[in-house]
Amino acid sequence: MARKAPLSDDALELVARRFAVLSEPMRLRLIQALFDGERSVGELVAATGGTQGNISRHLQTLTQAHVLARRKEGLQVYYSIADPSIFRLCELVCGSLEKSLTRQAGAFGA
Amino acid sequence: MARKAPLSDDALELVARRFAVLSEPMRLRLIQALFDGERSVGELVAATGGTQGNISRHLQTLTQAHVLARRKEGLQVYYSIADPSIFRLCELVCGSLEKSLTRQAGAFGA
DNA sequence: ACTATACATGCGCATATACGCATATGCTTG
DNA sequence: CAAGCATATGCGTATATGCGCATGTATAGT
Repeated sequence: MARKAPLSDDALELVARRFAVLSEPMRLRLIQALFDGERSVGELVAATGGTQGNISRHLQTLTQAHVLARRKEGLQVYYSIADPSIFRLCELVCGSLEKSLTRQAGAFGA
Repeated sequence: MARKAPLSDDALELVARRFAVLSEPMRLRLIQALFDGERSVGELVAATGGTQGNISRHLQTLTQAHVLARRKEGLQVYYSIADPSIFRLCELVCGSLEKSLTRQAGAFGA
């Protein structure tokens, strides 16, 4: 098939939803907190400073989007990053933003 | 500096906004239409099937986010992709989604 | 100067969603 | 079975934003 075939409406919707899931600071914070391994909800609440209910909801959103995986163990529920592409995504965006900000800063210095 | 230093609140906000800009199907459609070179607003309106006002607004959003660049030539305004990381971003998300969907489909077949 | 063309923008509405609060559910222990 | 802890969820509210519609602004041609 053609490498550059335009995406269908449904595909575009899916891609957009994917990006939307990553468009909340609190969810990015959660992802960041999971960068070096799985954590329980309680740990994530402590790490992010959010309320328990809100954190739980965000974790649900991320899990439904297959970004996170859920593992239940006794009373606790452990979440972890399920989609490794997340790492690259964050790297890319961070790199792009750094470049953008550096250039903005340079506009004053030069 | 540490490779894994957690991002500041401001940085997280910026990253989130970046993803948010990419979380609308119509904007993705515009980006897709610009994949092989710059186009005028009129061409983009025709290519996407959106209304002129709406398209213009989305183009503004994308330009303010430094995703697109704007070039005025006479009556027309030409937009083009300014941030090359967009290509990688879309590739990554599409690849991840394909994998996800394939696995879902496989869950029925197997 | 007037008109036409291409693009941008102000306004209002409808919808989506993040958050706080309270409460429900599930599991473990005594 | 009762009680307690960890997590999930229903509900209301405030805010954000995509869209349609109409209108404003800039540039080119006569």
